[in-house]
Amino acid sequence: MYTVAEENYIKSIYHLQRHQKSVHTNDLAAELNTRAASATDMIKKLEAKGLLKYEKYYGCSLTKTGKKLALNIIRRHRLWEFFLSEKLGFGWEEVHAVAEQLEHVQSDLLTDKLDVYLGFPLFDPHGDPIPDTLGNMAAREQTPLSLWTSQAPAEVCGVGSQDESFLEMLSLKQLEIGCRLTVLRHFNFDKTVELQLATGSSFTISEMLAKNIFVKPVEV
Amino acid sequence: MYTVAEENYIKSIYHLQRHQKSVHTNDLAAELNTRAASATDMIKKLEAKGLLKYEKYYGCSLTKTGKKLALNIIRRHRLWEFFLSEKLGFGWEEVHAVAEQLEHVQSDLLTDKLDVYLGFPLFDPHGDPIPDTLGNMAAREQTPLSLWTSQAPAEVCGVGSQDESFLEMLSLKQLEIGCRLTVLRHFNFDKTVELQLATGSSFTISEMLAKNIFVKPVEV
DNA sequence: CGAAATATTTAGCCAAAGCTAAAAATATAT
DNA sequence: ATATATTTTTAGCTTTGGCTAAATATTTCG
Repeated sequence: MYTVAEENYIKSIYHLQRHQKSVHTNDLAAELNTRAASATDMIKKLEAKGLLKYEKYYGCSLTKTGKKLALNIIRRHRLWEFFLSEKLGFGWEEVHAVAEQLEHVQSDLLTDKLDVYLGFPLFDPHGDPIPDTLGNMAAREQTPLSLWTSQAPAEVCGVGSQDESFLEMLSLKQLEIGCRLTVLRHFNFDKTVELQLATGSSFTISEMLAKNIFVKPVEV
Repeated sequence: MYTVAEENYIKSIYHLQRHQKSVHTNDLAAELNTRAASATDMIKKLEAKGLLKYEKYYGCSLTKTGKKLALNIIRRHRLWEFFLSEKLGFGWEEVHAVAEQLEHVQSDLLTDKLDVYLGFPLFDPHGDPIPDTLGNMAAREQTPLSLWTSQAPAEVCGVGSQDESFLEMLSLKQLEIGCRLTVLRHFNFDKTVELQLATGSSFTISEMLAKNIFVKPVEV
C-alpha cells in the first residue's frame, strides 16, 4: 500500500514524463504546489521503494513498477470521474476535485467492480482514455482546435487542462464537451482561431485556449 | 475539514457513547487499536476544536458539533456500504472494509448526490439505519435473536458486529441477511438458542452469537 | 483505611511529509 | 573560460499521529 502523498507524486511524475523524458525536481514541485526540497526527499523515498530511477541533479523517471502504479491511479481517477458524471449527475467541470479524493481508495476489487458496473467505459468526461486492468488504453482520437484545419464540422470531445479558470471560461463561451462547431479560419499573426457554434454565433479564441480544446470529426 | 485520524476518533467515540455515557481513554484506545497515551493526545486536540468535552481522568463526550460530525461520517459510511452491496454486487460481509476508506471522502455534494442516486435508502446492508442530511435516522425495527420469543418465522435483518470472525461464522452457518428462520427454544441454563432454518436444518447457537443477530417479523 | 491494582496522563521519542535557508552542482552568458 | 544565475541538494526545524516508560490519579479489596 502507498500513502496518498506517494500516489500523488507518482501520478504527477507520470504526467510530466509525457513531455520531458526525465522529470526535474523543480517541475515536479511546481506541479504539486510544494517545494523542491520536499520533492527531493520524496523522490529518494520512491526510489528506495523501486518505483523510479533517480540521478542526482539530473532528474527521475518511473520504473516499470512505477508506471504500472501510475496507470492504476489514473484508472481509478477516471473511472470515478465517469461515475460522478454519468451516474450522479455531476457537471463535467465538478468531477475532478472529488475524483482526486476517490482515486486514493485502495481496493482493486472495488476498481474492477466499478469498471464492470459502468460498462467498461473507454473515456472519462474530459475525453481522457481510461486504462484497463493491464494499463492499456485507447488512443484519444482528438485534435487540438489549434491544429484542426478541416472545414468539416467538429465536435468538442476533450480538454487539455482541469484548471478551474479554464473550465469556467469554456462553459461561459458555451464550449462544452459534445458541442458542435466549425473552424472559420486560423489567424497566422497571433495564432487565434475564429470559430462558429452550431447556434450560429461566431467569435475568436486565443491560441492558449485553442490548444486546450480537443475536437474530433462529427460522427454520422 | 478534518483528518482521517480525527474522523475515526469521532466515529469511535460516538459508537462507544451509546453504551457508556462518558467515553474512557482505554476503551477508546482499544476500539481504535492504539494506545491510551495516543488517545489522550487526540482527545485534547478534538476538545480544542470544540468537538467534545473532556475531563481529566474521567472521560470525554461529544458536543453537539461533534455528534453532527459523527452522524455525517456514519451517513457516508452506510451510504457507501449500500452502494457497494446494491450496485456493485459486493458480498455484504465485504463492504465494511472498503466503506472504511470511502467514508473519509469529504464532499457533502457527493454524499447528497449519492443518497439521491441510491433512492434515499433507510438501512445499510447490515441492517443499520442511514442518517439523513440532518442526522435523523429510522429506528432499527430489529430484535436480537436472544430476545426473540415469538413462534412466528423471523427474518435476519441485521448484525451487531462487523468483526470478521463473526461474519465468517454467520456465512458458515448460513445465517445471511434476509434468511428466514424459526426459534425452537431458548435454553435457560446457558442462554443458547435452538433455531431452524427455512431449509429445515436446525441447530443451537451460543448466547454471544444470538445477541449479535437481529431479526424482524417476516413481511407478508 | 491503606495497599495493590488499574487507569490516565506526562515526558520524551519516532516517522512521514512538509518547510526555510544555506551549500553545492549545473547551466548560461558575457 | 570564468563569473553569474539557476537548479538541486543538504541540514535542521515543524506538525501530525503514534509509541514506550515513568509518573500520577483513581478504584478496589483485604
